[in-house]
Amino acid sequence: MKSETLHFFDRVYEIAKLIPYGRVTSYGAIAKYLGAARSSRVVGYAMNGSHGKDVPAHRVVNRKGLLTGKHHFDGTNLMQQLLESEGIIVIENQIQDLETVYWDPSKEL
DNA sequence: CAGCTGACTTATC
DNA sequence: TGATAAGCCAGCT
Repeated sequence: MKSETLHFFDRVYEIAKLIPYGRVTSYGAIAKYLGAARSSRVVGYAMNGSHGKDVPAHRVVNRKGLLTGKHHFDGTNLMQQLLESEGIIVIENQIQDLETVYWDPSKEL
C-alpha cells in the first residue's frame, strides 16, 4: 500500500478529469476521496502541476465555492469564463448555486 | 542541506 | 458563534 503514496498528485489529476461537465468540486472533497481529508492543500498544490495536462483545474474550487486559484490561471477571469461557459454562474469569483453544481467524488464515485 | 510557502480544511478556544 | 491554530505533502529558495 506504500506504492500509492507518491501517487497523490496523479490521483488528484484522475479525479479532476472525472469531474462532469457543468459541475465543480472542492479540494477537500478530492483529498477526502483519496483518504487524506486534511491534505487539501496538497490537492491545490497538485493543481499547480496540472499545467499542460488535461486537468480542468477551473472546475476545482474551495469549500466556499470561491475561485481562489483563479489568480494562477493564464489571464485574470479565464477561470470564471470557463465555468460560465459550462453553465455555472460565477459572480465576484464565487460560484452561485454551489449546492446545485457541486460534485462530490465520494458520492458520485 | 534545511526550512518555508502554498490553488485548503477541520478542530479548538 | 467568530476567530485562531494546527495539519498535510510537495516543490522551491
